[in-house]
Amino acid sequence: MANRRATQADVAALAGVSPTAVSLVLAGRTGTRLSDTVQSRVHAAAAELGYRPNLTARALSTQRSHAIGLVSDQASVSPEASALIRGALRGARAHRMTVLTAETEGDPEIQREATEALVDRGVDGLIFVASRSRVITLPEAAMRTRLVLLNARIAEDRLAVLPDEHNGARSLVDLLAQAGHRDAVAVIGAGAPELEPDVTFTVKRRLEGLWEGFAAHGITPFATVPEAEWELSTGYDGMRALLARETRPKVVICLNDRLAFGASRAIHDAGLRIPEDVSIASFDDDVIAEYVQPQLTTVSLPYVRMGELAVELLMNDDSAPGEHLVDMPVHVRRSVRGLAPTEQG
Amino acid sequence: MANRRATQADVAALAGVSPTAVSLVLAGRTGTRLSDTVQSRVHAAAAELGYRPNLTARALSTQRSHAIGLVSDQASVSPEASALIRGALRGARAHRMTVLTAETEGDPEIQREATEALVDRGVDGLIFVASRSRVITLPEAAMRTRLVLLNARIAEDRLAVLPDEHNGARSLVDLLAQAGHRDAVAVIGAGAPELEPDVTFTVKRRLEGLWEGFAAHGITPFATVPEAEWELSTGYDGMRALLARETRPKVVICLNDRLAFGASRAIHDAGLRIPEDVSIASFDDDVIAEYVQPQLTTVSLPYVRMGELAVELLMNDDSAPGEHLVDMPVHVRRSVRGLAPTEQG
DNA sequence: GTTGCTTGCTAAGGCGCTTTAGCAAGAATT
DNA sequence: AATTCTTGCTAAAGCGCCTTAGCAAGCAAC
Repeated sequence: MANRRATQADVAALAGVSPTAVSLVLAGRTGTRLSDTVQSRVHAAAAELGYRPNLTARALSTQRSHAIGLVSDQASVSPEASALIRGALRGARAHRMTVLTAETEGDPEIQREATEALVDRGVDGLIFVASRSRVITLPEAAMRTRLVLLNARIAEDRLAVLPDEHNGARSLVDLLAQAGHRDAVAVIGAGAPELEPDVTFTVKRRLEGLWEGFAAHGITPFATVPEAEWELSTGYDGMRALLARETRPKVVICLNDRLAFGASRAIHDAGLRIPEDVSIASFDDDVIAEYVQPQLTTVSLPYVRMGELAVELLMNDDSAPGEHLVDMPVHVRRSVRGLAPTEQG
Repeated sequence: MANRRATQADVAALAGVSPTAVSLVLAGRTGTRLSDTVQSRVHAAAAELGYRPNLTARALSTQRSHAIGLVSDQASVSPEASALIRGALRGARAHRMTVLTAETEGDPEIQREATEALVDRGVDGLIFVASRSRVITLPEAAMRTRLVLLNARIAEDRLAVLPDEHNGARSLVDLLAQAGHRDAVAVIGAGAPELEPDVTFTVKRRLEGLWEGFAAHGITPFATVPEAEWELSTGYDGMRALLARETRPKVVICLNDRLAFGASRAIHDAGLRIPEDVSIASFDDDVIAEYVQPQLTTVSLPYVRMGELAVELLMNDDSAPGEHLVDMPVHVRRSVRGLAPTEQG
């Protein structure tokens, strides 16, 4: 029952033509002068045998695998980054590419092995994805290959897909200003960009966008509470510290959703209401943004789109080199007073 | 600079031996009577040229790709299921296998195409992963191939990896009983197994394990609140309903963490404390189990291990067919009175 | 001194596909 | 009637590897 897959030779034999003819016809080549008779005989035979091409053989022959390698650090651990992968898979499907996946779990040695294995398999290109936007280093084998960095940068000037943090942050401030929030604005997570030298380049851009917006709208950020770890507890503590001040903040921008989640709880515990007493907005559009009441207004990280774009850049031979930034749309939900939600809250 | 990769022929030329010799030596074949001289010349030449085998050619020649195809429904969407994939990737690495990934987004047509593409690439086996344990259907192309179902079953009796829901549930009840909780026990999410005909087979087993435990310990589940959708709000409402009863439940078993999350909030809102007033335990060990205060005692779904096992079964020619169940360990955290947490809470 | 075994290595075919060059027969040209 | 063009198709080589069969030389045996 488990009889051999039919090959082109089998089709040729059944159709009574040469293997060459089969190849030509099934490839849909134009300009070959094969008669209609032959064409239809080939198609019929192929259908009868359930012929499917052997992609390995084709790859060997054409030197193109129609496959791309995806090397992630620990992307499938974090929900955010699995969105990157989902986007890449979607993009790959659109380009009829197969994706070979490897996960390094952060180990450079594993990364090297995985990269080499993928290159040895003849992938047409590589995508390196980082779960947090980082400057990463790549194994040497990667550098000889067409590659795209997804949510990451390397020292060299290679194709990279990154979120447009600057404009995302800026447009959040614009929205807040437009809703009338121009004073008593606080930031939890970091201070002005010039005060934060040690921050990753993406966070830096996020801060620059915010402070550019503040400047443009004459906003003096009321109080900032820099915290190292962006976790629930720091958000909670940060918010409590803010609430203990003389003037209570009316808008709090948290640098990520976890901070906002903690801050929300602190606001709630203080007997205050969101957004009536305090408005809150944040970054990332993490799933937990929907677990808070009311749901968070947050600047979303467009991971899926980024993943798709990575594949597009990889496939397009004349992609402009360097960074490609993807819009970070503001998801307006109910946590900001004066803004009409764009989705059901 | 981007000069051709060295082939065995190049190595042979440099070493002054035949390509056959190179193949034999580099394959580490024993029993070939090649002299030490030849062996070392080959190794030296290979090293000098940085020779790496072309895996596509090898696959074509040996009819083994050393690759497995992973078809997920929407696994990389859900954090739980991305753990399945992580496990599979880990297992694949251990077996020096490459993983070709495809995502169907639930569309049977995409599933068929993806499966065929993977088979056309000559994968040595297929893993189908479902984000919720389900009975799934597979495209015909899959059935001719060696395959493992990960977190899923099909009608036919094929290799399948599933969580051991029955024993997981049973051991939770055992633990609760051991901690002295034998009355005022409530369940949120579903009723006794015989009352729930429409539930998926995994949930069925979970219920059977629970009720078996109840019977063994003489526990009469105090009240059950069946709800269709296992969401926060239903957990919240369910708990409120329970709290409105005459006798207040002392232990609540939620059938998943989201329910527990909602229930926790209801308990908190009612001015009660966990675990002093009400103990709570649930299933899944979702990330949100750590977002609740106190952190949830929950029966964990061993996704990573399941993923690893799937690869092991696939690679092992004489795996016993049928279902392979993986233990569901109870993660004891602080939400149950009388149980010492096994991890920091 | 033919036969036979061992040792050390290579020739060559095959995996299934693509692609280039080219063959044979008829049609068009001179 | 010989030459050149088309037309319609196929032979054959090549992608890079693995593997089987077998060759040549040296040695042992009869």
